[in-house]
Amino acid sequence: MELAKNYTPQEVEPKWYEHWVNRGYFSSKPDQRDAYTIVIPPPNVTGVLHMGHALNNSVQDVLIRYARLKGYNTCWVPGTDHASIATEAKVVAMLREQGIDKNSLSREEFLKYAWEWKEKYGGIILQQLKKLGCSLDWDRTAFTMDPDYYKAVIDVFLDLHKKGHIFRGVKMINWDPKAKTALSDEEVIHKEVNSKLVYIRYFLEEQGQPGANSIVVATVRPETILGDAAVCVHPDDERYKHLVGTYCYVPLLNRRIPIIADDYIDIEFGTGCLKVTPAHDINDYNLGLKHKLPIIDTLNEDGTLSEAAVLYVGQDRFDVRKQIVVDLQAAGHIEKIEDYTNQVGFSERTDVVIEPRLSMQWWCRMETMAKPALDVVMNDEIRFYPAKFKNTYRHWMENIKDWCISRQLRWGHRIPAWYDGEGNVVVAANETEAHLAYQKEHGKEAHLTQDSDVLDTWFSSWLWPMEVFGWNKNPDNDELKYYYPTATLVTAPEIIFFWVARMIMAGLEYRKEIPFKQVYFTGIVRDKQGRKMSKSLGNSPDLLQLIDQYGADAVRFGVLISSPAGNDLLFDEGGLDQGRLFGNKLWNALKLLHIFNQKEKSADVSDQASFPGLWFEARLNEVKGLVEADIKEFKLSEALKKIYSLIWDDFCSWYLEWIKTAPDQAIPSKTIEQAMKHFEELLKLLHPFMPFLTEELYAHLQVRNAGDDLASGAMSNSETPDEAILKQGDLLKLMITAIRDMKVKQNLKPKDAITLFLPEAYAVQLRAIEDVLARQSFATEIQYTSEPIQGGITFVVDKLHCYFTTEKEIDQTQQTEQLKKDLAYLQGFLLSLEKKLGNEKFMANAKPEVVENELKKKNDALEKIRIIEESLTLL
RNA sequence: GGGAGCAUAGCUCAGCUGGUUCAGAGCAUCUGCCUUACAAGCAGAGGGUCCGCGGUUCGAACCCGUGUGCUCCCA
Repeated sequence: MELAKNYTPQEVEPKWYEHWVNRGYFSSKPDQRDAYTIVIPPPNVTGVLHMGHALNNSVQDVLIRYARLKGYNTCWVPGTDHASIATEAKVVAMLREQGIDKNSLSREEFLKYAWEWKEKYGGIILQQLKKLGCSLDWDRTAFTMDPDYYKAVIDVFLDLHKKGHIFRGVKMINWDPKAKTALSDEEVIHKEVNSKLVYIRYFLEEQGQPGANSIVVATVRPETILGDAAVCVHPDDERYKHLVGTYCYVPLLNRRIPIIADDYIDIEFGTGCLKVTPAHDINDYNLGLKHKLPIIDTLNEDGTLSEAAVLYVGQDRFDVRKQIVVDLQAAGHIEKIEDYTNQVGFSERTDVVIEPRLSMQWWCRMETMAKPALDVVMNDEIRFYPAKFKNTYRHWMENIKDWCISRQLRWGHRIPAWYDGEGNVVVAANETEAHLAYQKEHGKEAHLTQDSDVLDTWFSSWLWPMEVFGWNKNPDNDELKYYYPTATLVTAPEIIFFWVARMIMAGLEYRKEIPFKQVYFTGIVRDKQGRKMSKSLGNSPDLLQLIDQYGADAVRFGVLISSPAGNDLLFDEGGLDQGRLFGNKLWNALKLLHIFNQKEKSADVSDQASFPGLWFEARLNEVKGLVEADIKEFKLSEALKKIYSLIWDDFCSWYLEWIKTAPDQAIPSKTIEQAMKHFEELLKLLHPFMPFLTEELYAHLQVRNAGDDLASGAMSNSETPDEAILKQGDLLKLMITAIRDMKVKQNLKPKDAITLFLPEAYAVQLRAIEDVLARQSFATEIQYTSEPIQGGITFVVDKLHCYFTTEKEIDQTQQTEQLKKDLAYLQGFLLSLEKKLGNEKFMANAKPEVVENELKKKNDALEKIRIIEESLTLL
């Protein structure tokens, strides 16, 4: 079989993915094996693959594929969430393009369009995950609005309502004027913005009308003065004490409002006077409640001013903010205007400025559910990686607020509540039951209309780990029992409250069981300048283009190699290049193995010839063990680095060179068999990280039976590596490098022939490696001696004093300087050791093994110094 | 304002229970090689006040305090 010069992922990858799926390697059925389950954090159905997904899903795929190789029955469940706000926005935009106004459609008509949109464009991201190589069980693809799932969400609402956790009430909410819906606190992003702090003069009342004197308040939202209900000062503020109980006038409107006192006021801020606008600020609202102030709601749902504002009715809040300053100025109400930076809330989905607004919404009480959910994390029943997120989690859980779960949208799970037109509400599974419940409660019939709002998307996705296994329909079903609790949840830290916390609550509430045993929080993907990758910045590269360019394996490599456990990841295309080159390196290693395999075979294997094989086997075992430990702790980049180095350095640079025989020379059949076997093991070890490439190479390595693929294969467990062999290998590497180094320093060519003199005392250990050593150092002869060699080039490896001689003349000065440098270092080192060992407190306090180690170091140093001094006398 | 975290080579980061396997890796840089798997490569090398200061200790990159700079979360 002729192999191409280079590896071409573009030709290889699609073929293998199809093959894996056709053979059903990724689909799971409960059986006798232990399960290893991951539910995907469902991406937004409108989503397209970005860097965050690439990282998150590469990590999950590594975990799943590794577990599969380890013999677990692995199940990775794919799916999407319905994303109320984002999807509705997409559908509204699509309708607008077709000239259709959302409000002209009935609910049913709108939903028909929405489903059409979802079927046509939704879930693109799932296809993209296939390109990335993700081994998801596609037969289980779930959607948060599937019929059964829908019913589960409604049933949970009914249940929590019955338990008294869900209630309806007027509270200050976060209003998104673009999406025209309430948002939960978690959906609001606070950003620092540059604003103007406007100092506005309110004239004080004198004889029943605005007088000459005034009081000044500072605000960044001057348009809200139209909703002012009072001016508030601190009771101890000497400047204003005398005004408390009097009145002033809202500028432009000339509405008479009281001046009140409350110790909530910060005397230092602004002028120490606060304008109180209960309808549009949470703190003002609380003040208003306390002081029984009227609520003047000056905003419409679209962010324009309402009738209640009297002025500027129908104009946008930001236009009014500018205009009112001009008008106030003209009327002589502006004292001054300052630049000011403050925190402003933005909608996570639409990125418009959030307005605090009083509104009747559905709420879910969290305290009772939060308590057990906090406990299972604090006592490590659920382990967080990195553990530092336990603090964040605890802080949120201990200060948890009621969850606003209603959204003024149509796309989603419609709230199962009915109204009679007189302000009465019944909660029921459907309209028939609503009528029955109403009849029972009120003793009469009434015309009932269902709440037109839907539930927060997270109110459905918090059931994900249970409901993807059909929990609601049959809580005792076999699949749920087998796969739940799931093994690992992989997600971004920003989702900790939205989702992680709530899934834990739902799991404990409904199954009395945690939903997953461990949570791994990946880092945030940033660009080269350290900026978070985001759609608005446009700094996220096009993943599919990168996959086309570099191959999915290289993309996975690039993302994983720079993703230390839980730390942020600075994305750089250089990493992808490294991955691509690594693929090519492996390809070439395969080519070399083929060349070896086509050589004439010899049957005999001498001790020397068998050393490389033994050594690499030991290295393989060593790294396998280390990789397993790393993966257990989610140190995936560490694991990958170790595999990379094992393949590139140990396998390619050392091992393959060590077993190489001259082109016209036969190769021992045992040697090549071993090498092929070792290569196969390497492919398995790397497979979770770079599945396509390894599968391709595995297929090329030898003829395989149908079904013998890495994606379904099993990896043998690592055995304890042979330490003695490893040490011998290290010594061999050090000697080869030392000789190469000396050749460079002596201006010799790498291939210049030498005669090597090795210490007779170590002859026994060196015999096994002398054959390789001779070939790698181009030594035509090796002699064992205990005598110093006059005129030779000397070098010390470990405690072995070695020489080589060559035809070429050697540079004595260089030799001398090198030796003197080494000597100086060792003497300094010795001095520090002697100082330490001479310190009585050290000898008294240090652990015996530490002292012993220091003594050993001292003896080694003395020995080396003796050798170097001896060499110097010969020069 | 409250909380969490980070600062180690030019860049990105490892560094576990304090002790020469402690000062490391990869990329970048420099030098020499087209050595028939790979120049997309091979061989070799240089490079650091472990952010500043103070403390604990026989001993600190590591523990404690403090200052500076940066990041994130919450209000």
